[in-house]
Amino acid sequence: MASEPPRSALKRERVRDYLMELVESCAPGDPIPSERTLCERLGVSRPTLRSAVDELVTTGVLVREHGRGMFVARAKITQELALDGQAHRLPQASGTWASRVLEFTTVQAGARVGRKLHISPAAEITYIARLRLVDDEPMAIEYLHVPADLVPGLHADDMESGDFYDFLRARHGVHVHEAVQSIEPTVTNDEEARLIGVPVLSPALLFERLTKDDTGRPVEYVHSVYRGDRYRIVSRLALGDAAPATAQSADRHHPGIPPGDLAGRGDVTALMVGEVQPAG
Amino acid sequence: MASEPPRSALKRERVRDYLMELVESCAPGDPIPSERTLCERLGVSRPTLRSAVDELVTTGVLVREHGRGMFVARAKITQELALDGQAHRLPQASGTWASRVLEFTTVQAGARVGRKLHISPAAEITYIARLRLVDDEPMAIEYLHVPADLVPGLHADDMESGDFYDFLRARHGVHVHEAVQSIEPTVTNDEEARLIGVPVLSPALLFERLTKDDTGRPVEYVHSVYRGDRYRIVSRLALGDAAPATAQSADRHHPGIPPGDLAGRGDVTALMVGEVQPAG
DNA sequence: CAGTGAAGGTGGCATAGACCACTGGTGACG
DNA sequence: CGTCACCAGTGGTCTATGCCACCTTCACTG
Repeated sequence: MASEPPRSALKRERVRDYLMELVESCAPGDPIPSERTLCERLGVSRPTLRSAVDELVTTGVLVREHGRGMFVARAKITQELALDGQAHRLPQASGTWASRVLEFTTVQAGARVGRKLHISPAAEITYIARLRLVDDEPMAIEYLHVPADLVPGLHADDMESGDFYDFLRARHGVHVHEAVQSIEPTVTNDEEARLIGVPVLSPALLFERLTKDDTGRPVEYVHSVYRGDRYRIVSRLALGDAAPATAQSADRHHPGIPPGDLAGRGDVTALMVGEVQPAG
Repeated sequence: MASEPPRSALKRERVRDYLMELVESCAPGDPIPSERTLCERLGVSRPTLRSAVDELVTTGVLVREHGRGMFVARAKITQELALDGQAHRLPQASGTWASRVLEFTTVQAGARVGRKLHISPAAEITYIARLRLVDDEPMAIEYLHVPADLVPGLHADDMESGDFYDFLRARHGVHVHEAVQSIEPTVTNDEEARLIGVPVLSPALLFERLTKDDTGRPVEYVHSVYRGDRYRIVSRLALGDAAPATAQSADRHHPGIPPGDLAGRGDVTALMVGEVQPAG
């Protein structure tokens, strides 16, 4: 029989488009047919179908559940921003933030971290990996590196509650002053995905921050990964001749520095807030 | 015979780790063995090896070139930030920015865009898709939506050179005043990947911006996608009691608003710069 | 000597099939 | 009636294989 030429050169794309239409006719959370069923219906092999589904999973359209099936994602896909009409009302960082220490050791700085902190590669640092939670849901992983001699006697429990910067000042006499932070997009690797509860290769934000005290001495090098499906950065930009009204000068926080670490501070200057999206 | 248990449960992970070690012993740009060679050497099938390579390609460690081979990525991998010791010296947005208009039409706003711009869904808007280039290399795609009655007679050529905001003021008497912008991580789809020249599902930054003029009227809704392997955001945060010296108050720009669109403005307030990484 | 075209190697796409791990229901058993 | 073992169905992983498109190389041709 006459084999009709495919609309798209790639079967994968044809399958993806079919699934996108299918998803749009469903409600969030609805189940969709099984992989094997879809293979038969679309006349493609399972690897081909799975590769199409992979794409929709990493873009946040579908979710898979082992042994149960595939479902339309609850939260809207990333492209469909929820920056609704009321753009004036900047959403604040919401939810209650908590921490869970995953690892707490003292190790040698090594070449890379030593260079960052301006200390010898052989100098000892306190290395802390902690999970940051919002309303008990994993939001980010934070890897802290602090010169060990700055924080003698620091205990893992100290990192689970309260403001680390306040703690530094009150207990160790270290006054944090400024930080340089970089933000870039990334995708989760296996470990990150497992820890923050998203599929591998999901979009995420990678923060890197070097914090200095009032004497210009580096006191903290942080490297953190924020899940991309629940976190985004919102900023208000002043473009015109007069500065816009800054309604919420307090209760604002820097992306990558959860509220608990800046409690009571009102003197941050960058007009940025990190926003947590509802779990849906 | 006694089959040795794999160090990792997944062959894919074993292959990935092997490749990571291989990469670290190479210089950027070096070729690595072909897929079929590696399959034989590691005793895995080609799909398995390819899936491991896929992961390293999305994370920016390897690059594939059809018909030529696989190579160690030139730019350092995303995790290895180049925020070298000299953290005080904030790198500026570099390179010469240019634009190429991909699409220029007048269409009805539609429900979503109409809501953003506070106009009727049936109202006409000028829709512009343009490629933003740095030193003639694609850096981002920008999708602009402007109410058509604000910019009568606007021509595609007007969008290829100069500052759009200056143009709005000089030619149409529209004074942009402030904007609310959101930033979130995403991955490229097929079209975006093709346009900015990266593999599908590569990390990218998604910007969404709603700009208003001095009367509070929305004048521009922009949605743009920046490649993640060449672009990142660097910000200086003031944490202490005294504000840090702001050395470079001029020549600084907002991420997502290339320098050409803010030429001559010195009154931006957020302490942020977007940094373009060298092509390598 | 310059141009050309075939060959071989490379990655890109797709197939068919097998086995494993996990889930949820169902039916047998106490 | 409650409990538990089992089983069918699901996604997760891996194999072996084929064909195609692309690039480089090099011998051949003009």
